[in-house]
Amino acid sequence: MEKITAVKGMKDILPADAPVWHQVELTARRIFERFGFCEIRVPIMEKTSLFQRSIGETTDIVEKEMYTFCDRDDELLTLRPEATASIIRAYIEHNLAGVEPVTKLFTIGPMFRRERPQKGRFRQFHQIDVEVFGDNSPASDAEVIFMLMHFLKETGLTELSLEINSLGCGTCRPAFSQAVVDYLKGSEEALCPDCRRRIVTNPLRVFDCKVETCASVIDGAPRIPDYLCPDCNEHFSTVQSLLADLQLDFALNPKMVRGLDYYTKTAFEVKSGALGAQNSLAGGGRYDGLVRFLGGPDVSGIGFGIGMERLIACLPSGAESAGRTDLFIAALGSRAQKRGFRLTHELRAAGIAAAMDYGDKSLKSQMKRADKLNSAYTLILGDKEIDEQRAELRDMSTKQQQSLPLKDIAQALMNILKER
RNA sequence: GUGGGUGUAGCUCAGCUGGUCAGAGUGCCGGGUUGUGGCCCCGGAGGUCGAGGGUUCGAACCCCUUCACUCACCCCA
Repeated sequence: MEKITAVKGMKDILPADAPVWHQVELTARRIFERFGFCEIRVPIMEKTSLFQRSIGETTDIVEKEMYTFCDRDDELLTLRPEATASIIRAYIEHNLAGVEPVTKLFTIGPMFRRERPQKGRFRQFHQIDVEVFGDNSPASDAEVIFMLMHFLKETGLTELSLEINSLGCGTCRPAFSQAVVDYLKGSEEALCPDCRRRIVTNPLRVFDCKVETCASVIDGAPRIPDYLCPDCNEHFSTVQSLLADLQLDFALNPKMVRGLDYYTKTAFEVKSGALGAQNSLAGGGRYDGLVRFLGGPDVSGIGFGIGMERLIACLPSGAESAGRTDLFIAALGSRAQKRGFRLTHELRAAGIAAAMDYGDKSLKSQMKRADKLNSAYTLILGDKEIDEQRAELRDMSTKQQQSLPLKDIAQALMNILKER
């Protein structure tokens, strides 16, 4: 029979890996809540038009990477390729703008993009996503960036580099875009085929082409900072000084562009070495016109996404120990099995991690099992002990054993285990 | 979608110029201890050598096809 495997680019998170994921999520919740963010959970599927409108019809994501299918009633649905659009949809749909002036949200979950998998890139991947609505102050930018960096450090990451840029707004970006297009058209011959195509599709993308000849062409290109309008300029310089006040190291990267159409003003990205070609751990920026564009109130927005697989790949490989077991009950004989089963569950119900083997195994084999489970104690309970109304409790690290009366043994064990 | 690399035991991998080449380590199970774990010793289970076809007296090894995984490009978290 043909073996059924997981879908390409979709990974199982096995029991051995789950603790790390759990830890990262826990850290995110703890820190984000401290900064005043609330969790929101949104569906992983939306109507296709939501993504078409928010991300941009001509972006790669919408053009060729979405998992889109026709529902039974002929409606087009899409597995979310990112979280921002869904959160904005929910924000508008439930009129969260009316609840409070500034809304600070985060969500954690899977995203889907149908790309060719490679290191740090999967078709189902997980993001920690943060959004702030209703605050257009540069302080909001600095707060969000600071929180991102603080969180990443808190998970145990080092060697992070933060890059920021301003992409301008609706009044100043078009002029810049046009200037870049004009410039590139002048030196089209020197560009790689990809970049020649980009002049039409996404001119700003030429800025981070890796081909050397393109890079030298782009060195002489117009630069965003020279084109920012007074408002954007002022906003960006305030963001920088606030970040400096917060003692945050960052690098200005005027070549940084972002793939999604909706970004305005501040854009930022966190990179890490030792990740392979896909070295961007997190990225985000401001999107001041988007909520309104999607039919909501005219509120500003800023947010970022963190790639969890990439983050975890960067984490120092601290061998997290397996789950702990407080007590292993080694039962010998059928009466002992029955008594042990009852005791195991009495203890579990009382909050103790108790384990036992249900097979008819030798004591040696059960001791091995207890050892494998990293059990603190083993309770040896044979039919012999049942006859004598007692049980042997062995401390697995000191090898010391004591005899306990079977009467009220659950309570006695709980007292002993609580002392640890 | 395009290009490179790799497919042998649950896992990590040996396997020479085609001729005992179906192997090691680890993990799993059992024994050495009539009822006591880790270390050590011994034994056992487990593989259509990714799949299909071809060359040959003979293929894990050579050729073709195909699939999967992986890395990179495009693009992004």
